[in-house]
Amino acid sequence: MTKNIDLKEYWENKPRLLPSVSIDCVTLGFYKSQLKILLLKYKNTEYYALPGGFINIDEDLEDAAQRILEERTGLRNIYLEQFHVFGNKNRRNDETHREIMSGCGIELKPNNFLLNRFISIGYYALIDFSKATPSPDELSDTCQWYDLDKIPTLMFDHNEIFQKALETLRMMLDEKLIGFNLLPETFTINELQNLYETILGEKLVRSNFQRKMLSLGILERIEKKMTGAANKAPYLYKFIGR
Amino acid sequence: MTKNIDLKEYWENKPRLLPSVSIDCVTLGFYKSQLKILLLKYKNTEYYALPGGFINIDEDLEDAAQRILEERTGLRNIYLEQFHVFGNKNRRNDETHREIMSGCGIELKPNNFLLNRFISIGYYALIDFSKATPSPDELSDTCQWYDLDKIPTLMFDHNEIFQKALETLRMMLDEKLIGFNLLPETFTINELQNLYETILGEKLVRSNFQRKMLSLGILERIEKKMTGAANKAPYLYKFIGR
DNA sequence: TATCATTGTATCAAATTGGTACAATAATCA
DNA sequence: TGATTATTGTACCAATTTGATACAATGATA
Repeated sequence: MTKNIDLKEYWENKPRLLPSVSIDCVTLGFYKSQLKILLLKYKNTEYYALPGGFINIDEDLEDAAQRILEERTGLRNIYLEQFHVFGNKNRRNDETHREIMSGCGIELKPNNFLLNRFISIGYYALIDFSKATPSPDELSDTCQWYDLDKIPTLMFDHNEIFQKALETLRMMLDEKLIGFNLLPETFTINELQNLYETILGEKLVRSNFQRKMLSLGILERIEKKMTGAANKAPYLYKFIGR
Repeated sequence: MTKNIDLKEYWENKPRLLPSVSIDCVTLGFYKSQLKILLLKYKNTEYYALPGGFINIDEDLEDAAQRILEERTGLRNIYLEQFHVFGNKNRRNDETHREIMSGCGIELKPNNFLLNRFISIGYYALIDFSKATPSPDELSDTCQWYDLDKIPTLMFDHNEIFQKALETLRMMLDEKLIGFNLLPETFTINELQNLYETILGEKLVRSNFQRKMLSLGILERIEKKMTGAANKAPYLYKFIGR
């Protein structure tokens, strides 16, 4: 599907998809003490969007979300969680769809699949930034990481979807041990604390955080990490599932 | 829509609905220190089900859920919360649909709307038992309250949907002050404690529960409730939103 | 008027959390 | 080589929250 003619045909005769339902993914990574989100930019437009897609008619919902994210990140078996369904009747906009497709040289016929009403199931994905290789889809120029405080205006209700994902993530963070999905296999307690502070948006007291995390019995101490800095070297830890 | 011929026509020429998407409601009430769930039983079958329905093509998702529950309970402005989407490809079963419709004297044609794949959005509803008037839909004989520990085998994945609702409710109970939706306007602390104990499935220490609830500053003390029992009368309280 | 069960509140110990302190240590630099 | 520096791991104590028991007050009953 590299030639435009193929793309055109693909979008005009979409394979068998589940009607009315789409998936949008709030895909988060953590790099240099910053939370990052993966966003697409559509070709020849100023529209930014969450990575998303549709469900094949013979595909489980969860599998569809995994597939969509694998296509954008190259990763399998991603930590994914549903968080909300967005179903306002006017959440999408035909004109925007036409512009996006037009940016790819495709004119949508009035009865096109895309011009129907869709609800969107929101998933948040927590991934190891260092392992992902973002790649755009057929309709987009770029698939890039953005700092959470520099998210552009997104199309449709995607900013709202992001906000809801972040709220849910904050709530879940002290409900389940999900933060580790955003870190590499080994990390220092300080890195873990940075992650928590970034997600929760507040400073935590270092000694208390350390005490809390170690008392959970979910961290395995590996070896010291010589940072090269003029101070005591921190230990590296590994998350043990339990 | 009282005559069978109307019903038949209705189901064969459904009004414009959003394809592929249904709503199922885990509707909870609280009566005599017991949590109750509202279930339907389809005519001339042994199939029990959660109350549910479809989304009109020009209807917001949230409105659809409210409408569906209003039809089953007579209540408006119900406390409703999405909790999960159930989207396994084989979660439904054509044969069961045929049996249910057949129980109402309707033979489904092969291309009937109902025989497509559906995902279902789960909502839980917390309602004031004393205010609801359960009424069955066109396909069901009964719409009744069942004790949570006496839930029959439900059709499709409805037992699983119920379980997930209960898990979510338990988690939410100490996240938000939602329990009050299950009580009448005024109640005693003891009634509130019974409710919490029932949802959480564990006993709580009376004095500590009382201290906790009163310290939240969300209860307004009204007057004493003379129970007629040979003991000190408890105060009635009212929930003040905040 | 004594009895009874339940309520509202007090009390105290145990556990958790918030915040500070300090010795240990890896690199740097005089 | 030894002092300097920033950060780490942990100890410590006060403040707060939670768990569990105790007890006086009270509304009905007999």
